[in-house]
Amino acid sequence: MATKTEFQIEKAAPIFKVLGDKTRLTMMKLIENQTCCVCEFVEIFQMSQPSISQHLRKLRDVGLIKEERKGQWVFYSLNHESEWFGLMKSILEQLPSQEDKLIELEKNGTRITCC
Amino acid sequence: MATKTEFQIEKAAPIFKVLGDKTRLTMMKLIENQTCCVCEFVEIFQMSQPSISQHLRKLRDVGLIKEERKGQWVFYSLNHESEWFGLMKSILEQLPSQEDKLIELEKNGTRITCC
DNA sequence: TAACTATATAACAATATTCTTATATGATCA
DNA sequence: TGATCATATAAGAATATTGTTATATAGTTA
Repeated sequence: MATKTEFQIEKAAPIFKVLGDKTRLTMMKLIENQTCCVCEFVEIFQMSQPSISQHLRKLRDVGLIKEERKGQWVFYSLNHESEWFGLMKSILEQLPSQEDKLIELEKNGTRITCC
Repeated sequence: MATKTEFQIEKAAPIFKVLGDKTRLTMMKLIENQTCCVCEFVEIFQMSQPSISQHLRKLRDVGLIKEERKGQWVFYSLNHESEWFGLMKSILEQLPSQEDKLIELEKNGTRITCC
């Protein structure tokens, strides 16, 4: 029994670790209720495309998000099947909306390229 | 307003970062409903005393825990005044109890030294 | 006061993380 | 098919984190 509980804490810690980065936490909040593609993240965070890909990979590696390819684009969204989904939602609820970042993209016309 | 929300995510990420470590996350669960002193953590985690102190410092630096000196001993507990306390409780609720680790200490008689 | 116990801090080596540049993969379009 | 666009991966430099040993601080006790 002791082994079981240890195992669970050992599984939880890496989840918090990936969330412990401003960029990745903002990504999670952005896709809380919608889907975003890689190019949007690149625009929003003003970071290089490889850097964005690597952040997304870390979120995906722990199962927090899932990807879906649509033509040339890859769209990311919360993984509702993750065992951490419930906890994740309760955390995201307590963070401020990041919608303004998407709205700004629309103003710039940058979001239209792929969506 | 955009600035404000960014600021809040920027404040939340370091919280998850300190929680993103197995030792520190277990520490938080251990003191969820009680107080522990440094020497107990040293026993429980079988780590060096400086290493334990450094982990506790990180938790304290972000305000998640508070310390209270009682004679030679320093006792750590959750900081109920932290703005993250509510979120923290809801996270800890979803993690398995680590009481067994304290019970084991009592069996070994190791807990009696300071408590 | 001196010796002892508990804890904190400093310095450093080992390791991990993050970003960058270069390149590979995969889809679309002319 | 070749060119182009979107994304992923690889490799390496810069930086951050973690644990260790040595030492400092603070309280207790003889």
